[in-house]
Amino acid sequence: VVDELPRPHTGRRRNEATRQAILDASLGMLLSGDTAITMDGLAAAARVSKQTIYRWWPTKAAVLAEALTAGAKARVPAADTGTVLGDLTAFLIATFRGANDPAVAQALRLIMAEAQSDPQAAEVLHAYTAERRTELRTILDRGRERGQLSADLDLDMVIDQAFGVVWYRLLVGHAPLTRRAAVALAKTLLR
Amino acid sequence: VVDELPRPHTGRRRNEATRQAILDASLGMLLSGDTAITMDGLAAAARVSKQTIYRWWPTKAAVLAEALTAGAKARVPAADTGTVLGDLTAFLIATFRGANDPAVAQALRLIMAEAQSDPQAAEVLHAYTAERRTELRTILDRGRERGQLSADLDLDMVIDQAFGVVWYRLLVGHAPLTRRAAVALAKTLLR
Amino acid sequence: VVDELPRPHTGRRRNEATRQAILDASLGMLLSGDTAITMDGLAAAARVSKQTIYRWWPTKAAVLAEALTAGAKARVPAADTGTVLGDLTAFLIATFRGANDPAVAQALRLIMAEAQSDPQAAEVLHAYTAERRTELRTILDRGRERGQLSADLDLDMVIDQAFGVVWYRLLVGHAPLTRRAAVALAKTLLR
Amino acid sequence: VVDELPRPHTGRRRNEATRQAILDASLGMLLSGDTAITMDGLAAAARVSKQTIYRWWPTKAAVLAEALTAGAKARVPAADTGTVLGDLTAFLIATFRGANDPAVAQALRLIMAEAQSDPQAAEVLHAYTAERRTELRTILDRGRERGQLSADLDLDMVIDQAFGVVWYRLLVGHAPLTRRAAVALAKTLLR
DNA sequence: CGATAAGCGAGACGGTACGTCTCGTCTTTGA
DNA sequence: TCAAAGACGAGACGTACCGTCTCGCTTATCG
Repeated sequence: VVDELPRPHTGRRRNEATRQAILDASLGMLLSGDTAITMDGLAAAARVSKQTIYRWWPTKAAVLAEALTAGAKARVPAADTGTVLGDLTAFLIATFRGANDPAVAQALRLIMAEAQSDPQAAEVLHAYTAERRTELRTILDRGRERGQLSADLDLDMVIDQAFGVVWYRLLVGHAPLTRRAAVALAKTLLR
Repeated sequence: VVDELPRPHTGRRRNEATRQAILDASLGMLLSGDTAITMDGLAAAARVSKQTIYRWWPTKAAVLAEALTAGAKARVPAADTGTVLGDLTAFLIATFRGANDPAVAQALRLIMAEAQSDPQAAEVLHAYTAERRTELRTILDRGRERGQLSADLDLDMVIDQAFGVVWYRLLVGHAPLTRRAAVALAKTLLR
Repeated sequence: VVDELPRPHTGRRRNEATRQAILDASLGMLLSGDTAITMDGLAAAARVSKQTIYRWWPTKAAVLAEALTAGAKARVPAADTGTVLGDLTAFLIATFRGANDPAVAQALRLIMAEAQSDPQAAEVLHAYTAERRTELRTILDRGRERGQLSADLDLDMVIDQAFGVVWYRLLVGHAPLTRRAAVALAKTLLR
Repeated sequence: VVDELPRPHTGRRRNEATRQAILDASLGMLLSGDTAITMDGLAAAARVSKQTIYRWWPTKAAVLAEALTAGAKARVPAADTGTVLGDLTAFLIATFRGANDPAVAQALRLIMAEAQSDPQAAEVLHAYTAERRTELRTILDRGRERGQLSADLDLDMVIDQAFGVVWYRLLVGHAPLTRRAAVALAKTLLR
């Protein structure tokens, strides 16, 4: 009996330009601050049929999430100033500045909102936050190695406090994410 | 000169029983864990016309928020244990426990999500968070009066850190809101 | 001690001014050509409460109908020119002219439309048309007495034809209700 | 030179079965004598979404009108009896019988009522009446060619009288549309 | 080279919820 | 007792998106 290997592929290939057009349009709408992003609107903006979107992504949130994370890469590079406080301060300043960009803020808010009801968006949010946590963790670990942090400090809690403040202010909007605030937060965290 | 006082009120008064029925039904649906709460469903459950809901609340989120906060009153009583650390720990334990209730968690997440796109939901969220902040502020102020807090401590930043952690964990879900975590957070904050 | 005369009436009397205000407002809205006349709007326009309207009329159509017929009285006086043809022609000219007034036309159309679904409006329409038919009948009867009409002429059918043309043109709007048309119709009817 | 003809059509075609289902359901509800035909009810009865109805018809009346006229085709075939009086009598008898069917009567009344406030319904009514008028006109023209009608007879006025009587009786309901009445009307018209 | 297998744009479709509108009734207070 | 003000239940309205489903065309790969 001969192995019935399925053909590796037949038919037309996926159009990469179309894929990009969809992601670009998504990011554009995300950044434009439109609160109501609809699939019809997205399809129209990308000059693509809805079916083409649904062929490759299962959910609206999935598209938006991919668009967001693809565009958000390496926005906050990890510096090395020699001291934890310096590194943390730099990290927070950069983070605050990023979150201060209206477009980014809008996008982050939207993805957070979607994640509350859409599991796939939640997954993307998870991946994003995990990556950011790892970055901050690296800074703190380096400080600990250098003996610049007291041994009993709960680093995970510090990380939660740092990002907690960012998200809390971003989502509630009761206080701005200024440079001064970043400096103060860093100081408070390592007090 | 005669004061032309307008009549204080005419016409049928708002039916308090109806108001309660709506809030009760809201809370019930919230607690039942239904992700999809519809206005038609809510109206039916409360045996009320949709218009009556919309007469008094601008948004679905507003109803749910009021239902939630009305039900959440006195869930976190401000204790007075004699020390700031004690008070703060008690406050955070109570807060974490509240947010751990699946129903409350669900509701808070929903309102936060809505607030990102609905200004009126945002207002409700604002009111809610402001009230919670004030409560925590009271505890910290008392500690400062007693000389239990260093003078240079930025109390607003401490508050942001506290609630930041709660919301961050609630929304992202990367870590649980355990009693142990509440104790650790309190300790870290007042270090 | 004062004479205890039995009260001739208890309670506040019906306010005739209010009644008039309602009818006036109704007529006003009717004539203004507003297609959408609402009870709330009518009450507001008459500076009256809705309940007051419903206290005296059972239906929206009933109010409008009364407003209309009250205002339409004696629009077409029956002339006596000596010949049936003369009388009929005068009657039709007057009728056509009345129906040509945009306000009256609008009101008649509205009441006819309402009467198709509202029994009370239908009743009013009946009363109105019956009265108009009687008027025309009087003219024709007079002609017959004078021997100006052939004996076999079906007067009811003639009346139906006369008003039929008026309503048909009014409602469908395919042809105008000109003076010339009135003359032609009279001539055709008595041919 | 290359003609850049646009594609004649793209996308899924209109589902004829759906169209029929809607018209059938409309006619069904019309014939059932329900006074209150709702779009929700119609959509449910046709097992169709409301949006699909609104995609193709602008108004409830438009749907009902099309349902009616589609079903009313060839209800009154133009006969040729040899004489105008014969043809006209046959035509009127058929017309009266049609308008006597409670379902048809109901539908006609509804459309006439709608047409008074809805321009699109008015358009439908226009088309319907124009077509009927043309049919009757054909009969009369044939009679004139045959020399069976006096030269000075205003045919348009005769047509208005004929349909005027039908509509007037249909809408006001003061007299029935009997066969006897049809015969009498024909005789009166051609006297 | 023709058959077969996708990819794709256009757009119709069933479904669900939305928030608004109007109706006719009910309730409260002041005159 | 009447009237103004206005809350209320009921239920239809027309709209907005969702995610799916044709339809006809356009590439690609394979036999």
